[in-house]
Amino acid sequence: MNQTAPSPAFRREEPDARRLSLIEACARVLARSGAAGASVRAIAQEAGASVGLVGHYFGGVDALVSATYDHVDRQVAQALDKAVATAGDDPRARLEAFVTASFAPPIADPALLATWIAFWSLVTARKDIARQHDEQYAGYRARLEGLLGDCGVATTARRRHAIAVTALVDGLWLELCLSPGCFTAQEARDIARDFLALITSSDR
Amino acid sequence: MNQTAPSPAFRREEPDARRLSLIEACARVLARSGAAGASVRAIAQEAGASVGLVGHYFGGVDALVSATYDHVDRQVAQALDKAVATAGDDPRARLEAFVTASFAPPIADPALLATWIAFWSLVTARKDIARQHDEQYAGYRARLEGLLGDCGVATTARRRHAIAVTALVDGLWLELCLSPGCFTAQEARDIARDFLALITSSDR
DNA sequence: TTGCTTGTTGAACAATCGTACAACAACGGG
DNA sequence: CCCGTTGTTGTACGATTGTTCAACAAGCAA
Repeated sequence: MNQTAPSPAFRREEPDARRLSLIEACARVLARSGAAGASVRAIAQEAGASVGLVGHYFGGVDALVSATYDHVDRQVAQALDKAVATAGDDPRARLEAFVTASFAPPIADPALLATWIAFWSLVTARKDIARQHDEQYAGYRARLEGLLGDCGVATTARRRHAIAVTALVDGLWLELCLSPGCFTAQEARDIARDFLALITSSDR
Repeated sequence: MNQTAPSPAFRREEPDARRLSLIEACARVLARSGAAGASVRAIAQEAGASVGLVGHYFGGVDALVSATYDHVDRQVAQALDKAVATAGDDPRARLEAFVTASFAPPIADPALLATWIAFWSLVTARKDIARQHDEQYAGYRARLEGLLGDCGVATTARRRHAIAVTALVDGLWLELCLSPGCFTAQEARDIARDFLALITSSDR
């Protein structure tokens, strides 16, 4: 026969690996085309898989989007943790690292914001996404309150300052990614740092 | 005949009035169902009109969404102008009014945020929406820089502070609408006011 | 090799999408 | 009163959506 190696029509993947590749493909599509473009077919093609696999592993496209939210959030949390760990032991340096990490890769990425906005756009219509958002936001703020406490911010002021810092960082991150030409990441870092200086000096 | 009044099957509306009712219906649908749910049929039903009218007045659903963005943005600008005008002549009071108006109706409305997020979700995919966003954001910041200048903030610091205040307000507004149970509008106002106090006292 | 498990495929389905357009009718000018 | 203008309707169309599922085959065990 002149028949060469049969060259398998597809590969069997480890369930977790396949799940991950679908999630990552979903994140890429979400970033590129927004929530409206995140169709089963677009995601499957991006992942190099068939449409049926989404149903097989996640039951539906909604659950895949939800799982992607979870995954992306975990990635952000890891990036922030790493930034804090790299900062050393000084409480103030750790707080600054946590805050300014939002203005550097991989967090200050228009693609990540697009993914995030896609999630926000689902909060109104879907209870499970709203719950996920509440948990993620509460977790971020709790983490920040801890770092503020380590810097000597009074217990009574922590909650308020954590809300303020979170808002400032969110707002800067939002505009930095949405209109990248308006101000630089360095400016965002400086603004955030100055704000932290005001907070940690006046309330200890 | 026992036939009563013919009771017209529909009413002829003034072109502008019809356009407006479609825009307002689009905003309501955007707020309720997100960008994904803003279909021609959903909008037409919300407006009590037929699907054909959207094509007739706007040429397509994309142009209607764009027009809605414009309209909602203008409404917000009007609300902010009104708040400033009501505040009187004291520059500081005017600045505070401008900033804290974002945490009261009609701006601090989950429905308005949902509409806004729907627009953000289109920035990635559509150039015209991105341009609209840049213009709107630049306008807001220019207005804020003017009010800061009236309060004696140095020229060199205006740009930076305007960026910071905009980010803080955006972030507070975002979370206030997205997770209404987390903190109150009063807390948001207090945080913003304190920040303005820090800015206007240290840099004059 | 043979057989079994199960990850994978892609066609089929009904529902919904945006757009186009021919037919209808409300309203004002004659 | 009638007639033309034009705002309005709703169906029809092809494209695309999410989901289902019978058939297929990759890889492992025996």
